[in-house]
Amino acid sequence: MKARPTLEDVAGLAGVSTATVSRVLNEPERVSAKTRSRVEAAVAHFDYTPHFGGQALASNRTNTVGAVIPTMENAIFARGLQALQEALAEDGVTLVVATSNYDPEREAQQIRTLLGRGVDGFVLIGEARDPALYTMLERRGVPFVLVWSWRPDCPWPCVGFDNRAAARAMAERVFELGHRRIAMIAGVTRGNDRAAARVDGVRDALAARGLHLDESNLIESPYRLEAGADAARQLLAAPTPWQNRPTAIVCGNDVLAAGALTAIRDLGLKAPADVSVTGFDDIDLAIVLDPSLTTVHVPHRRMGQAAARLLLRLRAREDDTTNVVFETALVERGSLAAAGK
Amino acid sequence: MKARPTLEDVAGLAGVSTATVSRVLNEPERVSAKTRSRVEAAVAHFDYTPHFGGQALASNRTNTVGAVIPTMENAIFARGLQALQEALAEDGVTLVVATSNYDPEREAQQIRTLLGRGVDGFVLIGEARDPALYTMLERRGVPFVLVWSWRPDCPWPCVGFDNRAAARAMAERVFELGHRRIAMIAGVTRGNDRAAARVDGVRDALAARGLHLDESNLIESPYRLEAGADAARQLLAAPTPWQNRPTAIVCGNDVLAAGALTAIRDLGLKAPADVSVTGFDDIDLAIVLDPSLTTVHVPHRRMGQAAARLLLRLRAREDDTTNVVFETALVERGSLAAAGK
DNA sequence: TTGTACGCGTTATCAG
DNA sequence: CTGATAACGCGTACAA
Repeated sequence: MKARPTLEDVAGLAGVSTATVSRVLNEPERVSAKTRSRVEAAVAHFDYTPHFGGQALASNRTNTVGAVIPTMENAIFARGLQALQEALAEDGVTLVVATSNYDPEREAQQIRTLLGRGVDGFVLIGEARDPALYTMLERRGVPFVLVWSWRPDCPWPCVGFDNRAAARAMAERVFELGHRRIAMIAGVTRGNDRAAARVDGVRDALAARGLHLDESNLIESPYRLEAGADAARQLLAAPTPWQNRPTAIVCGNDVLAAGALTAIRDLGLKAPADVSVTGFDDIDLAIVLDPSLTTVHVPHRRMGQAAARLLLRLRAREDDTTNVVFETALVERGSLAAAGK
Repeated sequence: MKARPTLEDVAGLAGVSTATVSRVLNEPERVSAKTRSRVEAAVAHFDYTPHFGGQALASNRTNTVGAVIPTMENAIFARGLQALQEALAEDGVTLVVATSNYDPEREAQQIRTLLGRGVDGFVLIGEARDPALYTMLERRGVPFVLVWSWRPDCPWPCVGFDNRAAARAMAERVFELGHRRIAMIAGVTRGNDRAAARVDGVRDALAARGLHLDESNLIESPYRLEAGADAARQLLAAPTPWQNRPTAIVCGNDVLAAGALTAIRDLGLKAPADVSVTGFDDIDLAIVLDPSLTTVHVPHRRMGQAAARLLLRLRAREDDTTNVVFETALVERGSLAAAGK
């Protein structure tokens, strides 16, 4: 049972001091080419890798950033994380992921856990959380970036898009196609500013046209297929449009929309002939549905990359750290059509 | 700018030694109730959390396990990881995730990186990798668990299911329904024993019935929708079954199957009337497709949990560390039907 | 360019 | 039950 090699072992073999080995590893240019190659050979011989704890203790850095996301089971976060992780890895930074299951208290708990683990940077989803958390992060001097959410005056470093404006644009398009009985299946808005902003956006659009999203036409559901299906069944309980059945259902994300489409099919109705459906996010799912889903395209991967870049700059204490806002695009596919008469 | 509080700060306030504070944190029962509560008050006062690097250095443990998966964008891994992470968290163990993008060399690289970061446990996907990696892990004494893969004589700790048998069962069912021209869209088999085992399973079933999966009827594709669609188009180039067009396409996973179904729709064909399709994994996608997908159900979450339990036992050097094999189930939905004449 | 030597925050051993 | 104190492996002033 061989013990793990240390700097000292390497130094011994190379016939130099541990300081020199450390330099070869961290600032190679400050070591003469000759000794450097000798040290490198010794490193290779032992298959040496620095001890994480020792490094962290001496330098007080871990080169680790933490991301706390609602759940990995939502494809948008999986995508974003993948991109984030790849971009961070290029700079030698490791990503640690924790999940909150859309629960603010659990999120706070996870942040504390990761802080304890010595992460020196955070990626957090959205903006809605206890202000005390922000002050705590700032006091500790741990940089962070908020992702997936953006609004004009966000006081924190953020990389995202305008959920509200995008949802509004979608609802306007639905109206434009002649729909007047419009319902919404939203995500759960508590502790989720993106879900809330999407509801607000739809409200904006309708209010500007004298319509109102009353209680019976707005259902909040967890982001799961069956929940979307249940909500759709409830909204479609009335047998016909002139008995108050909506002609269009705007959904808070693609998963809910997929669930709604499944329910519509099971009810013996046809989308979009009987009822139109729209989604949000444009995950892969959207194009394999039948009808394919009209939705809002969000550049998840690019957001992940941009978040990585911004966080790396913050960690380096650079000045050029402006927020990044992405455009979204309404992609029209088969699930939204003009309102039948 | 307040510096982070240390054991010494806490000890000072509580009027005890740092050793006692450490004990209160790690083995509370060995400290008298009186001093313990005093120490706890001091801890709370400073909002103290132990320094990770110091802990890692002194104890040579990080309470961190690493998982190297192909990609987070495949829903099966997202699910499994979610469950894994939750189960590990219950024991105070943090999960670090890295991705290999189905590239064996990249996987080896990631394992080394995580080793450098001091993870004291690994979760790896499947069994196919350079033997040198296994010996290295054993030399270092780092426990690991292989997931998603299982075969009778696997020499390593593993938690999975028999991919080959499950694929064989699916192909047998397809045959039983009268299909004779059977094609397969497989995942890329290089460095992926699960994908390879599924091909073998289908071959087993056909060979036992005098059929053969020749080159023109087997296409390997990356696990992406478009790749599945492309492959399906290629397989369906012949206009009719009696001109060699397959009547059934067995797919290596649900994503490929979804792509195939989309292509079939775009070609103006009907599934399952013109051509049947089967998947593998039973991700959410399967039930929202139209027709819904006949596939192999795999208990991804339970595998993640079981992997966590096994790894925790290995870390604790417990004896009861037998491999775990899960049953899969063929779930019949709409995409597979009897062969038309 | 290289070496010496100290300190980082914690755990663990051993003595009291 | 508690306190000194010696590691743990590395980074980095400072000196040579």
